[in-house]
Amino acid sequence: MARLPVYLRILVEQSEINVENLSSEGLAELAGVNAAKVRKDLSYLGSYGTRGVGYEVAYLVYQIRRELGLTHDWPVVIVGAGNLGQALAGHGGFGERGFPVAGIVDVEPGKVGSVIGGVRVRHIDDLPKIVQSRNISIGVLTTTPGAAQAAAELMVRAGVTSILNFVPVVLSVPRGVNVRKVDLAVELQILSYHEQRRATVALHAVSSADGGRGASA
Amino acid sequence: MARLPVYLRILVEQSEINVENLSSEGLAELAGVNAAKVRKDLSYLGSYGTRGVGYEVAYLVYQIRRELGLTHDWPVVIVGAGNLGQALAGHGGFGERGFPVAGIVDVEPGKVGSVIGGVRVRHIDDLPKIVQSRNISIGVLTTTPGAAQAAAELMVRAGVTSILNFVPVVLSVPRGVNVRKVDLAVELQILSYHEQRRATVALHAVSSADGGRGASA
DNA sequence: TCGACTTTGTGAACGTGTGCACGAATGCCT
DNA sequence: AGGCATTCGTGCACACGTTCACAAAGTCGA
Repeated sequence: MARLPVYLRILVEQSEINVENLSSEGLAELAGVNAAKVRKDLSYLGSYGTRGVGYEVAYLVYQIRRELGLTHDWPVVIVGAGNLGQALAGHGGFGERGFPVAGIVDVEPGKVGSVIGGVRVRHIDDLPKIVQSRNISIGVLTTTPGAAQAAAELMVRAGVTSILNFVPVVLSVPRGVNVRKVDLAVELQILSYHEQRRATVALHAVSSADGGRGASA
Repeated sequence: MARLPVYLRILVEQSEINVENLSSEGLAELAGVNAAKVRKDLSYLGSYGTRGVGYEVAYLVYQIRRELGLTHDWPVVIVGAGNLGQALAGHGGFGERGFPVAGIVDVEPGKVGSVIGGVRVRHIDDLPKIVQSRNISIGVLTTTPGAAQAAAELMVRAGVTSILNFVPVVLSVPRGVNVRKVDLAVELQILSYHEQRRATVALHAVSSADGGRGASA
């Protein structure tokens, strides 16, 4: 379930302010979802809460971490040292959350060698070496659209089995390779859709504001 | 529908290589979805294809743009000039797709004044002025987690009605304000979940690899 | 003009996810 | 020890999105 990471973050935050027990309702409020949904989600991973009390935060954190495979770090490699790739590498939040940036690669020779967030940019030819030496299975794709498919294939051939794709392109990958897509333009377009609808609805409201005397079709 | 932006991008690409007509099946293949889904989605916006031929690409682009409210630009303001905010501002892809960065703001006086992607960073106190002068309704939130909720409230008070939130925090906003959340850590955790499951399944496969002589429960 | 072929648009079945409502279990207070 | 309040776990109904299958509608060639 895609909500487990959200629960996890909230539970860690709560545990940091010394909250020992939390009810499904409390967690639901903090996560902005339905309480029954929280219970279903948590029961799915077999985790036990205590009736009348709630869930023991520390234990639940452990269980969710275990379910998500966060008991150990997952080093990632960033492919594409453009604007976004550099920002992600320098972001630092990845390492804190268990996804240290083990390498950044690019085709552009001009970018190779510079250091971002403590990691040196290397040439994409070194990708197999990087992936294998640190046993990396997750790659972050931040190339240009034109280079994305080829880069993805290189990643897969190097041994990457999960790709976080920031490039607005539909990747074609072998069966068994996980791809998750983050498309910023799509998100903005969805927002603009809502804004546009809001404007349209407002317009209709105005045209209907005739004091109730008008006849409507 | 969240798929319309994807269709739109593909259709624009096809139109650029002079494809005039495209069947639902062709579009489905390019978008990586089911053909029937494409037809339902397109019929939803009342757009007409031609039976026996397919959809006229140019007309469909126009219709989807219209539905998504992309007939004009939507200037956006970026709140938080940290690593990610700077990258998004410098990315350039926003402006191309109809979302020019009209402003970047931050609380940090040290960041105010520098120019990123052709836009000068201004202090967050100027937010209302920026929003109102360019009639902005979409804001991008890239602050630290601690500052996010307060920043969101400032945005809403300044007149922003849609927020693209990159901060791993559940925002509480007034009814009527649209929020879309992009959480990179969550995406990575979902990938690690699949990786972890893959490892578990492989383990089971090994323990079951007894040449079929074993008894299974 | 007619018939064969292609493709859309949509009704209907299906699967999945959501939310309610309630029994069961636990803790706490007397 | 017993009753009461609280909260979990889950069966059930419902709503939504997905997919199939097919009739309607159009094109193209003879």
